[in-house]
Amino acid sequence: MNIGTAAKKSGLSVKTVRFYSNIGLISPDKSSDSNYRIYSIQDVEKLLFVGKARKFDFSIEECRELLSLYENKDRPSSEVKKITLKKIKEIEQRMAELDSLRTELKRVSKNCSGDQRPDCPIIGFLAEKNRS
Amino acid sequence: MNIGTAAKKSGLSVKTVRFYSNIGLISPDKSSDSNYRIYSIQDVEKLLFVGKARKFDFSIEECRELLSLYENKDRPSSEVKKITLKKIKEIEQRMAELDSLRTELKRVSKNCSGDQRPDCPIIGFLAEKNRS
DNA sequence: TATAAAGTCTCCCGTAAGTGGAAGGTCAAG
DNA sequence: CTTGACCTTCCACTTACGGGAGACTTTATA
Repeated sequence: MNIGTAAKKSGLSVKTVRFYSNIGLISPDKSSDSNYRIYSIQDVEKLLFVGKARKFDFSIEECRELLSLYENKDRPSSEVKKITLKKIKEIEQRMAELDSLRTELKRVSKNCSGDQRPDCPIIGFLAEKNRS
Repeated sequence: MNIGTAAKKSGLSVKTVRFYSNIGLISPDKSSDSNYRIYSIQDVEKLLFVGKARKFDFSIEECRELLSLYENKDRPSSEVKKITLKKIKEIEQRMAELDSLRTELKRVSKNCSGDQRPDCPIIGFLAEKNRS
């Protein structure tokens, strides 16, 4: 099948699928006469795999690694688990960061009247010189 | 003062301060003979302001807006509050996303033995075709 | 005073993961 | 035979800088 069909089946955009081909993540055969990319069912399955991994915040390089594990039937499950646990840790760290930002922003916005008066503690907070 | 001093006082890198100058976010005067940037105390205060806002996840464009409100002594506090509440909402949305990712990743990794055996439910999960 | 070192300048390339568009080749239908 | 859909490569753009080259200015040292 051509790239448009593969894109549709995998739920990715043509641009994205072509991008994955260009970076050697999922490289289909090429028709020698028309230079069109030709995708197999297996390629579409890999596209679906990567599409899902991307949704779960794995980077392209992580996807590359997961994909090679996916293709290697003898992979030890410990490899996959390691990558996943690392990702969970990253997510939790980012969540903690965001949580402290949110707390601080809520704190300063609570004291802001939000009306026509120019007095604004949020601006004051941002303008504060912190002694850290 | 020169850019190096301003950078040190604001806690930003020279590269960053020069970048802010180039995009017109904080534009100091230039010495006509040497073409060096000359920063005032007020410029440094703006750099500190933006540095803090950036730490709180405001984008450059949001910083530009906040900075103009910071400079405008007659601004209504409602403007600032609006931007801040929007940012809080964004942060909360992102946190919710990350939370569902984390939950799902934890769920699938719990069932993975993580040993030398090739059987891995995480791979299986990523390879699943979801009917959405 | 001569020179070396530090600081600054502009310009270009790279990042992650694509998106958008231009210019041109290919294919099926009417 | 031509239109239109699809495909190709290539280039530019996005965010918010960081790295480095090569040239210039200023400062410190011998």
